[in-house]
Amino acid sequence: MKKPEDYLAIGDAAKRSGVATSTLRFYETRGLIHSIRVSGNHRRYHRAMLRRISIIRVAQTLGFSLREIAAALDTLPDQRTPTKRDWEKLSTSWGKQLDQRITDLQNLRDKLSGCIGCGCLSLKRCTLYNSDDGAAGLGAGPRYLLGDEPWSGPGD
Amino acid sequence: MKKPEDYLAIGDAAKRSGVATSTLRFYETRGLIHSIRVSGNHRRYHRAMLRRISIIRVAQTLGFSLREIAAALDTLPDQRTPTKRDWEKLSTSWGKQLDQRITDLQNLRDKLSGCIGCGCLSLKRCTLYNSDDGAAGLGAGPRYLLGDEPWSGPGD
DNA sequence: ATAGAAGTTAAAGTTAACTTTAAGTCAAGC
DNA sequence: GCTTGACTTAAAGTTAACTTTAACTTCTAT
Repeated sequence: MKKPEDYLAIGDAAKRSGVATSTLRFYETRGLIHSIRVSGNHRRYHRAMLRRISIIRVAQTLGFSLREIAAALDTLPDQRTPTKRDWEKLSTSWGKQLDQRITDLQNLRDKLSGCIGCGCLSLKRCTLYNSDDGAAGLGAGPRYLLGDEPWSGPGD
Repeated sequence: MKKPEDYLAIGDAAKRSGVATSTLRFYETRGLIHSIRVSGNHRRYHRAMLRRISIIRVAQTLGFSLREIAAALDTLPDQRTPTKRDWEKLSTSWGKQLDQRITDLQNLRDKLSGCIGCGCLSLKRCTLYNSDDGAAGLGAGPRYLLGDEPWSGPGD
Protein backbone atom coordinates (compact mmCIF):
# COMPACT_ATOMS: atom_id res chain seq x y z
CA MET A 1 0.00 0.00 0.00
CA LYS A 2 2.80 2.43 0.86
CA LYS A 3 5.11 2.34 -2.13
CA PRO A 4 8.37 4.27 -2.20
CA GLU A 5 7.00 6.37 -5.05
CA ASP A 6 4.48 7.69 -2.57
CA TYR A 7 7.25 9.50 -0.74
CA LEU A 8 8.95 12.75 -1.60
CA ALA A 9 12.25 14.25 -0.52
CA ILE A 10 11.95 17.60 1.18
CA GLY A 11 13.12 19.47 -1.89
CA ASP A 12 10.50 17.86 -4.07
CA ALA A 13 7.79 18.39 -1.50
CA ALA A 14 8.83 22.03 -1.38
CA LYS A 15 8.63 22.43 -5.13
CA ARG A 16 5.28 20.73 -5.41
CA SER A 17 3.71 22.54 -2.48
CA GLY A 18 5.24 25.90 -3.23
CA VAL A 19 6.67 26.47 0.23
CA ALA A 20 10.34 26.65 1.18
CA THR A 21 12.14 23.65 2.63
CA SER A 22 12.91 25.65 5.73
CA THR A 23 9.19 26.22 6.15
CA LEU A 24 8.48 22.52 5.89
CA ARG A 25 11.05 21.77 8.58
CA PHE A 26 9.55 24.53 10.66
CA TYR A 27 6.03 23.16 10.23
CA GLU A 28 7.34 19.83 11.35
CA THR A 29 8.73 21.24 14.58
CA ARG A 30 5.29 22.68 15.17
CA GLY A 31 3.65 19.33 14.59
CA LEU A 32 1.72 20.53 11.56
CA ILE A 33 3.17 17.92 9.26
CA HIS A 34 5.14 14.71 9.70
CA SER A 35 7.78 12.76 7.86
CA ILE A 36 9.61 9.50 7.99
CA ARG A 37 13.36 9.21 7.80
CA VAL A 38 15.37 7.21 5.31
CA SER A 39 19.07 6.44 5.08
CA GLY A 40 21.29 9.37 5.93
CA ASN A 41 18.57 10.76 8.17
CA HIS A 42 16.85 12.39 5.24
CA ARG A 43 13.16 13.21 5.45
CA ARG A 44 10.52 11.68 3.22
CA TYR A 45 7.04 13.12 3.01
CA HIS A 46 4.08 11.03 2.05
CA ARG A 47 2.13 12.45 -0.85
CA ALA A 48 -0.82 12.94 1.46
CA MET A 49 1.22 15.62 3.19
CA LEU A 50 0.99 17.79 0.10
CA ARG A 51 -2.69 18.24 0.63
CA ARG A 52 -2.12 18.91 4.30
CA ILE A 53 0.35 21.61 3.41
CA SER A 54 -2.15 23.13 1.01
CA ILE A 55 -4.78 23.20 3.68
CA ILE A 56 -2.39 24.95 6.02
CA ARG A 57 -1.71 27.63 3.45
CA VAL A 58 -5.37 28.16 2.71
CA ALA A 59 -6.10 28.46 6.40
CA GLN A 60 -3.39 31.07 6.74
CA THR A 61 -4.95 33.05 3.94
CA LEU A 62 -8.19 32.86 5.86
CA GLY A 63 -6.38 34.49 8.76
CA PHE A 64 -5.79 31.64 11.16
CA SER A 65 -2.64 31.27 13.20
CA LEU A 66 -0.51 28.18 12.99
CA ARG A 67 -1.61 27.32 16.50
CA GLU A 68 -5.25 27.35 15.49
CA ILE A 69 -4.48 25.45 12.33
CA ALA A 70 -2.58 22.81 14.27
CA ALA A 71 -5.57 22.35 16.53
CA ALA A 72 -7.89 21.98 13.56
CA LEU A 73 -5.57 19.56 11.81
CA ASP A 74 -5.43 17.42 14.90
CA THR A 75 -8.97 16.40 14.04
CA LEU A 76 -7.72 15.07 10.71
CA PRO A 77 -5.93 11.77 10.09
CA ASP A 78 -2.17 12.10 9.77
CA GLN A 79 -1.20 9.67 7.10
CA ARG A 80 -4.43 9.31 5.22
CA THR A 81 -5.34 11.81 2.54
CA PRO A 82 -8.15 13.87 4.05
CA THR A 83 -11.47 12.95 2.54
CA LYS A 84 -14.06 15.30 1.15
CA ARG A 85 -15.94 14.82 4.39
CA ASP A 86 -12.89 15.82 6.45
CA TRP A 87 -12.42 18.97 4.44
CA GLU A 88 -16.11 19.74 4.69
CA LYS A 89 -15.98 19.70 8.45
CA LEU A 90 -12.88 21.86 8.60
CA SER A 91 -14.03 24.42 6.10
CA THR A 92 -17.45 24.69 7.67
CA SER A 93 -15.87 25.48 11.01
CA TRP A 94 -13.52 27.99 9.45
CA GLY A 95 -16.40 29.55 7.59
CA LYS A 96 -18.20 30.19 10.84
CA GLN A 97 -15.16 31.83 12.33
CA LEU A 98 -14.73 33.96 9.24
CA ASP A 99 -18.35 35.04 9.57
CA GLN A 100 -17.68 36.02 13.15
CA ARG A 101 -14.68 38.11 12.18
CA ILE A 102 -16.69 39.83 9.49
CA THR A 103 -19.44 40.59 11.97
CA ASP A 104 -16.94 41.98 14.44
CA LEU A 105 -15.43 44.23 11.81
CA GLN A 106 -18.86 45.45 10.75
CA ASN A 107 -19.74 46.31 14.31
CA LEU A 108 -16.57 48.28 14.60
CA ARG A 109 -17.31 49.96 11.32
CA ASP A 110 -20.75 50.97 12.55
CA LYS A 111 -19.29 52.42 15.70
CA LEU A 112 -16.78 54.37 13.70
CA SER A 113 -19.55 55.69 11.47
CA GLY A 114 -21.43 56.86 14.51
CA CYS A 115 -18.35 58.68 15.67
CA ILE A 116 -17.27 60.30 12.45
CA GLY A 117 -19.49 63.30 12.70
CA CYS A 118 -19.73 63.71 16.41
CA GLY A 119 -16.20 64.53 17.43
CA CYS A 120 -16.77 62.19 20.32
CA LEU A 121 -13.12 61.39 20.77
CA SER A 122 -13.40 63.92 23.54
CA LEU A 123 -16.11 62.02 25.34
CA LYS A 124 -15.66 59.52 28.08
CA ARG A 125 -18.47 57.39 26.82
CA CYS A 126 -17.39 57.10 23.22
CA THR A 127 -18.39 53.63 22.05
CA LEU A 128 -15.12 53.20 20.22
CA TYR A 129 -13.14 53.71 23.39
CA ASN A 130 -15.12 51.40 25.51
CA SER A 131 -15.69 48.76 22.91
CA ASP A 132 -14.37 45.49 24.21
CA ASP A 133 -15.49 43.36 21.33
CA GLY A 134 -13.24 40.71 19.94
CA ALA A 135 -12.29 42.86 17.04
CA ALA A 136 -8.97 43.72 18.58
CA GLY A 137 -6.53 41.20 17.30
CA LEU A 138 -7.55 41.56 13.70
CA GLY A 139 -4.68 43.84 12.91
CA ALA A 140 -1.05 43.03 12.59
CA GLY A 141 1.25 42.49 15.50
CA PRO A 142 1.00 40.78 18.83
CA ARG A 143 -2.34 41.65 20.26
CA TYR A 144 -1.89 39.48 23.33
CA LEU A 145 0.25 42.24 24.72
CA LEU A 146 -2.47 44.81 24.33
CA GLY A 147 -4.96 45.36 27.04
CA ASP A 148 -2.74 44.05 29.78
CA GLU A 149 -3.44 47.15 31.73
CA PRO A 150 -7.12 47.70 32.35
CA TRP A 151 -8.44 50.50 30.21
CA SER A 152 -9.63 53.14 32.60
CA GLY A 153 -10.87 55.52 29.92
CA PRO A 154 -9.35 58.59 28.37
CA GLY A 155 -10.59 60.85 31.11
CA ASP A 156 -10.83 63.74 28.72
CA MET B 1 -1.45 80.30 26.38
CA LYS B 2 0.63 77.32 27.46
CA LYS B 3 0.27 77.19 31.21
CA PRO B 4 2.19 74.70 33.31
CA GLU B 5 -1.11 73.12 34.29
CA ASP B 6 -1.45 72.09 30.69
CA TYR B 7 1.42 69.70 31.06
CA LEU B 8 1.45 66.25 32.58
CA ALA B 9 4.27 64.07 33.90
CA ILE B 10 4.56 60.72 32.19
CA GLY B 11 2.98 58.87 35.09
CA ASP B 12 -0.05 61.11 35.06
CA ALA B 13 -0.37 60.93 31.30
CA ALA B 14 -0.21 57.15 31.60
CA LYS B 15 -2.95 57.06 34.20
CA ARG B 16 -5.21 59.39 32.28
CA SER B 17 -4.73 57.70 28.94
CA GLY B 18 -4.75 54.19 30.26
CA VAL B 19 -1.48 53.12 28.64
CA ALA B 20 1.73 52.18 30.41
CA THR B 21 4.56 54.66 30.80
CA SER B 22 6.81 52.34 28.85
CA THR B 23 4.35 52.48 26.00
CA LEU B 24 4.35 56.25 26.02
CA ARG B 25 8.13 56.31 25.82
CA PHE B 26 7.95 53.75 23.04
CA TYR B 27 5.40 55.79 21.11
CA GLU B 28 7.70 58.74 21.43
CA THR B 29 10.59 56.85 19.87
CA ARG B 30 8.26 56.07 17.00
CA GLY B 31 7.33 59.69 16.60
CA LEU B 32 3.70 59.08 17.43
CA ILE B 33 3.66 61.52 20.30
CA HIS B 34 5.94 64.27 21.55
CA SER B 35 6.99 65.78 24.84
CA ILE B 36 8.99 68.62 26.23
CA ARG B 37 11.60 68.21 28.93
CA VAL B 38 11.73 69.99 32.25
CA SER B 39 14.37 70.09 34.95
CA GLY B 40 16.00 66.74 35.57
CA ASN B 41 15.29 65.68 32.00
CA HIS B 42 11.78 64.64 32.91
CA ARG B 43 9.13 64.52 30.18
CA ARG B 44 6.02 66.67 30.17
CA TYR B 45 3.13 65.91 27.86
CA HIS B 46 0.77 68.61 26.75
CA ARG B 47 -2.84 67.77 27.46
CA ALA B 48 -3.50 67.69 23.73
CA MET B 49 -1.38 64.59 23.62
CA LEU B 50 -4.02 62.71 25.57
CA ARG B 51 -6.39 62.93 22.68
CA ARG B 52 -3.65 61.91 20.30
CA ILE B 53 -2.98 58.86 22.41
CA SER B 54 -6.66 58.01 22.41
CA ILE B 55 -6.76 58.24 18.65
CA ILE B 56 -3.80 55.91 18.42
CA ARG B 57 -5.55 53.36 20.56
CA VAL B 58 -8.76 53.58 18.61
CA ALA B 59 -6.87 53.16 15.36
CA GLN B 60 -5.20 50.07 16.74
CA THR B 61 -8.56 48.63 17.62
CA LEU B 62 -9.55 49.28 14.02
CA GLY B 63 -6.62 47.15 13.01
CA PHE B 64 -4.06 49.65 11.83
CA SER B 65 -0.35 49.28 12.46
CA LEU B 66 1.61 51.93 14.27
CA ARG B 67 3.35 52.72 11.02
CA GLU B 68 0.05 53.45 9.33
CA ILE B 69 -1.16 55.40 12.32
CA ALA B 70 1.98 57.48 12.35
CA ALA B 71 1.43 58.34 8.71
CA ALA B 72 -2.16 59.34 9.39
CA LEU B 73 -1.20 61.40 12.42
CA ASP B 74 1.36 63.25 10.38
CA THR B 75 -1.56 64.97 8.72
CA LEU B 76 -2.65 66.27 12.12
CA PRO B 77 -1.18 69.20 14.03
CA ASP B 78 1.24 68.17 16.74
CA GLN B 79 0.62 70.56 19.51
CA ARG B 80 -2.90 71.67 18.78
CA THR B 81 -5.80 69.59 19.98
CA PRO B 82 -7.20 67.98 16.85
CA THR B 83 -10.44 69.63 15.81
CA LYS B 84 -13.67 67.93 14.94
CA ARG B 85 -12.77 68.50 11.32
CA ASP B 86 -9.38 66.80 11.77
CA TRP B 87 -10.99 63.77 13.32
CA GLU B 88 -13.59 63.68 10.61
CA LYS B 89 -10.98 63.42 7.91
CA LEU B 90 -9.05 60.72 9.72
CA SER B 91 -12.02 58.61 10.60
CA THR B 92 -13.49 58.86 7.14
CA SER B 93 -10.28 57.57 5.66
CA TRP B 94 -10.10 54.79 8.21
CA GLY B 95 -13.71 53.93 7.54
CA LYS B 96 -12.96 53.41 3.87
CA GLN B 97 -10.07 51.11 4.68
CA LEU B 98 -12.24 49.17 7.09
CA ASP B 99 -14.83 48.78 4.36
CA GLN B 100 -12.15 47.42 2.07
CA ARG B 101 -11.01 44.89 4.63
CA ILE B 102 -14.59 43.77 5.16
CA THR B 103 -15.06 43.36 1.43
CA ASP B 104 -11.86 41.34 1.18
CA LEU B 105 -12.97 39.07 3.96
CA GLN B 106 -16.36 38.59 2.39
CA ASN B 107 -14.79 37.63 -0.92
CA LEU B 108 -12.67 35.09 0.84
CA ARG B 109 -15.72 33.81 2.65
CA ASP B 110 -17.56 33.38 -0.63
CA LYS B 111 -14.69 31.44 -2.09
CA LEU B 112 -14.58 29.22 0.95
CA SER B 113 -18.30 28.60 0.67
CA GLY B 114 -17.84 27.57 -2.92
CA CYS B 115 -15.19 25.13 -1.85
CA ILE B 116 -16.88 23.59 1.14
CA GLY B 117 -18.87 21.02 -0.76
CA CYS B 118 -16.63 20.41 -3.71
CA GLY B 119 -13.58 18.85 -2.18
CA CYS B 120 -11.63 21.05 -4.51
CA LEU B 121 -8.55 21.13 -2.35
CA SER B 122 -7.36 18.49 -4.76
CA LEU B 123 -7.70 20.72 -7.78
CA LYS B 124 -5.08 22.90 -9.32
CA ARG B 125 -7.56 25.60 -10.13
CA CYS B 126 -9.16 25.95 -6.72
CA THR B 127 -10.01 29.62 -6.26
CA LEU B 128 -8.81 29.57 -2.70
CA TYR B 129 -5.37 28.45 -3.74
CA ASN B 130 -4.91 30.91 -6.48
CA SER B 131 -6.57 33.82 -4.74
CA ASP B 132 -4.09 36.64 -4.56
CA ASP B 133 -6.46 39.16 -3.05
CA GLY B 134 -5.30 41.49 -0.35
CA ALA B 135 -6.94 39.43 2.31
CA ALA B 136 -3.65 37.95 3.39
CA GLY B 137 -2.37 40.12 6.16
CA LEU B 138 -5.59 40.14 8.09
CA GLY B 139 -4.45 37.41 10.41
CA ALA B 140 -1.94 37.53 13.20
CA GLY B 141 1.75 37.40 12.66
CA PRO B 142 4.12 38.90 10.15
CA ARG B 143 2.51 38.51 6.77
CA TYR B 144 5.29 40.36 4.99
CA LEU B 145 7.27 37.16 5.18
CA LEU B 146 4.60 35.19 3.43
CA GLY B 147 4.54 34.96 -0.31
CA ASP B 148 8.21 35.60 -0.72
CA GLU B 149 8.43 32.52 -2.84
CA PRO B 150 6.10 32.66 -5.81
CA TRP B 151 3.20 30.33 -5.33
CA SER B 152 3.49 27.78 -8.09
CA GLY B 153 0.36 25.88 -7.18
CA PRO B 154 -0.22 22.74 -5.20
CA GLY B 155 0.40 20.50 -8.15
CA ASP B 156 -1.93 17.91 -6.81
C1' DA C 1 18.80 64.86 55.32
C1' DT C 2 17.11 60.95 53.74
C1' DA C 3 13.88 57.36 52.34
C1' DG C 4 10.92 56.14 48.79
C1' DA C 5 8.35 57.15 44.74
C1' DA C 6 8.85 58.37 40.11
C1' DG C 7 11.93 59.34 36.03
C1' DT C 8 15.70 58.32 32.65
C1' DT C 9 18.30 55.43 29.14
C1' DA C 10 19.95 51.45 26.84
C1' DA C 11 19.63 46.87 26.09
C1' DA C 12 17.55 42.59 26.16
C1' DG C 13 13.29 39.65 26.24
C1' DT C 14 8.58 38.15 24.16
C1' DT C 15 5.48 36.03 20.29
C1' DA C 16 4.57 34.62 15.60
C1' DA C 17 6.13 32.69 11.54
C1' DC C 18 9.68 32.12 9.21
C1' DT C 19 14.53 32.82 7.02
C1' DT C 20 19.43 32.81 7.24
C1' DT C 21 23.75 31.14 8.58
C1' DA C 22 27.13 28.03 10.12
C1' DA C 23 29.05 23.76 10.11
C1' DG C 24 28.88 19.37 8.97
C1' DT C 25 26.87 14.76 6.47
C1' DC C 26 25.56 11.99 2.27
C1' DA C 27 24.79 10.39 -2.28
C1' DA C 28 25.40 10.74 -7.15
C1' DG C 29 27.82 11.90 -11.33
C1' DC C 30 32.16 12.32 -13.83
C1' DG D 1 38.40 10.01 -6.01
C1' DC D 2 36.35 14.08 -5.77
C1' DT D 3 33.34 17.81 -6.54
C1' DT D 4 28.63 19.20 -6.38
C1' DG D 5 24.09 19.41 -4.89
C1' DA D 6 20.78 18.09 -1.51
C1' DC D 7 20.15 17.30 3.30
C1' DT D 8 20.70 17.81 8.51
C1' DT D 9 20.75 20.43 12.99
C1' DA D 10 21.16 24.23 16.06
C1' DA D 11 21.30 28.85 16.72
C1' DA D 12 20.65 33.42 15.56
C1' DG D 13 18.20 37.09 12.84
C1' DT D 14 13.71 39.62 11.35
C1' DT D 15 9.34 42.64 12.29
C1' DA D 16 5.83 44.52 15.23
C1' DA D 17 4.58 46.32 19.43
C1' DC D 18 5.66 46.43 23.62
C1' DT D 19 7.53 44.94 28.40
C1' DT D 20 11.21 43.98 31.53
C1' DT D 21 15.50 44.74 33.61
C1' DA D 22 19.50 47.05 35.07
C1' DA D 23 21.72 50.82 36.65
C1' DC D 24 21.16 55.35 37.78
C1' DT D 25 19.19 60.10 38.75
C1' DT D 26 15.64 63.27 40.59
C1' DC D 27 11.72 64.86 42.90
C1' DT D 28 8.88 64.88 47.11
C1' DA D 29 7.59 64.42 51.60
C1' DT D 30 8.84 63.82 56.26
